[in-house]
Amino acid sequence: MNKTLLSIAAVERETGLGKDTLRVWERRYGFPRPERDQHGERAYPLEQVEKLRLIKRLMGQGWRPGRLMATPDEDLASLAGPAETPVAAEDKGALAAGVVELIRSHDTPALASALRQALHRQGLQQFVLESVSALNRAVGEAWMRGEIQVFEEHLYTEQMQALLRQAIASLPPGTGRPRVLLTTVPEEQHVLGILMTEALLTLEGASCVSLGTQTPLADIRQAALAHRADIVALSFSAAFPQRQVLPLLAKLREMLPAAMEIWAGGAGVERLGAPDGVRLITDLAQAMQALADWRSDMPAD
Amino acid sequence: MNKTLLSIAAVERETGLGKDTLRVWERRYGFPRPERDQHGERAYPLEQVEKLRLIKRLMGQGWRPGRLMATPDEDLASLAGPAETPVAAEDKGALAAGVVELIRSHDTPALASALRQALHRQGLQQFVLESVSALNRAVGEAWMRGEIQVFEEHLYTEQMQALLRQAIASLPPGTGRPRVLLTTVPEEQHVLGILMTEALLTLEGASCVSLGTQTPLADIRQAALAHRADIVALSFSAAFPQRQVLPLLAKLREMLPAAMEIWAGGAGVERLGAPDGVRLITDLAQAMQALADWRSDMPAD
DNA sequence: TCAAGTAATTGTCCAGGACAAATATGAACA
DNA sequence: TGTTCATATTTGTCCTGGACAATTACTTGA
Repeated sequence: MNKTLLSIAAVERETGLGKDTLRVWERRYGFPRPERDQHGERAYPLEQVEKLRLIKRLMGQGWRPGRLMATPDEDLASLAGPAETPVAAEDKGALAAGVVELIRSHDTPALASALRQALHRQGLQQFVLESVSALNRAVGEAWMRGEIQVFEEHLYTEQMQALLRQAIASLPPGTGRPRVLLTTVPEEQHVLGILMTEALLTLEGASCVSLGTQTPLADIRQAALAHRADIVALSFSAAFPQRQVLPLLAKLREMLPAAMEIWAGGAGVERLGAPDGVRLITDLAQAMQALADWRSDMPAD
Repeated sequence: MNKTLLSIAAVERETGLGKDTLRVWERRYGFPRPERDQHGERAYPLEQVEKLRLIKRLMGQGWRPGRLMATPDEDLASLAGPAETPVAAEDKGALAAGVVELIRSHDTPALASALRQALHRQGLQQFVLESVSALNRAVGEAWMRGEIQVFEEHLYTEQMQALLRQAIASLPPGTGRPRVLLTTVPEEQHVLGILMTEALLTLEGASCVSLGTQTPLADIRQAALAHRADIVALSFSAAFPQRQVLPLLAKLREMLPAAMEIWAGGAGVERLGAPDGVRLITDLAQAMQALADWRSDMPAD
């Protein structure tokens, strides 16, 4: 049984860490330490790829690589955020805990109906505002603590996506103002933020057009102009490299007409200071507020 | 008015061409020829980025970079495949042409209802088997000819996705065998192939679990084992680098139990020879055949 | 016309250096 | 004790220029 070895390009695919970063880590910290194939090229064993994923995850929580590389393997996992306090868990209600349990059980139909029930019990608006964010966070944290696997997170995302899309499709399509263009930038593949926003804004009668994920900036511009959008709304997940967010927003800001608002939301913008001409939405209730503000600023046209 | 310049990372984002490739093209062909910013780093003007996009499109049609770089700008566009012959257009029916027109008009609601009407007229199975593939191809080709923009393609994909998901959600969930796990590998972000397959197989009573796009191979394995899948179905679009397909499938094949079938479908596998232990599905009718074959091979359990 | 061998093309890898931006640390001060 | 500012360290990404295997094109001979 010969073990599986991955090329540097494959590791970039599997972990999201760039080739340059992988090489410079090896040079500086001695990890990862890939073998070499018959051509002298790096060949990473699966264990090292797993550890890289864990490290990436911890970095998302604020740890710095130099520190993590110096930590013995067995201590790494314990650096993950403290397990949720019982009180917080209770606050969040049984829903999150139950959903995480269902995800771990791989019972897709049960997961789907639990989510659907929650939606029907609360109504779409309250569900999106209160439950979905909390669920996303709970799932993300469970993943960070190693309690659920990547594929289980995919499974959750897929179910939630199906549910939200179904809910949106069943709404009367918004036809009023503002006209909102929703998408994410390249590299940002998380779609739930867009769907949550689309649901809320459509409920309020705004007319939303979604481009899905990963639209190049130049195309965001073209789409915004073509649709005469009032607002371009972008979603950034916690997984998106924070350092890139502000430069990206600044670039987009200079590409769009000044009258067109830019809203940037999601866990990826939580700790940032707002750049000129961009509204940061760290929480969906703020999106509602931003909508109200827009409407009061533009009373009649 | 100072012109917009993009860093090499931004160009990678906007064009999908790797940094290494961009640098080696510059070295070998003298194009692109970026300026340098105050730190000596490459700074690409927008015109060059546009030309790079065009070149990438043409390469997808079989042209090789050395040839393209040697072609004067004004001749480049004419290298794009010949416009569709009137006869072929007629064969394909008015639907595709009409849809492309609607996309270009940016009339999202009209596009959505045209698609919905086609679905209702034909029924889900026929719609998926006959119309959706043809539409995808027509849209892809229109993009290659420069008739529609990237964002317009996003718009189409989003509408079609919403429609298919809605249709799937309205079906009784499949509960029988085979159990099928659907997803794509990392880098492959096109979801329509998965949704089309899911619709067809669910109609036939198979029980489908979708992980969405871009699941790392190690997680595909874990998910397949966790769900005791009979079949792992992967979708590859035409945009996926062909050279990577067979190695990926071989790697996955060795990771999964021999009894678990692997189906690989989509435009990205059309010209390939089937590797051992993997079934290539170059057309969705073959998926139906493959399903029938599976059922006749596994009569009772 | 086809097959087989040779030549050119092309993407991706490598090493190792450099540097700006982000972050941490410590000193001086209120 | 707490805050501000300057200095030090850390870190990601860029750079050059070389190499090579795999793919594709071309040539030659049957």
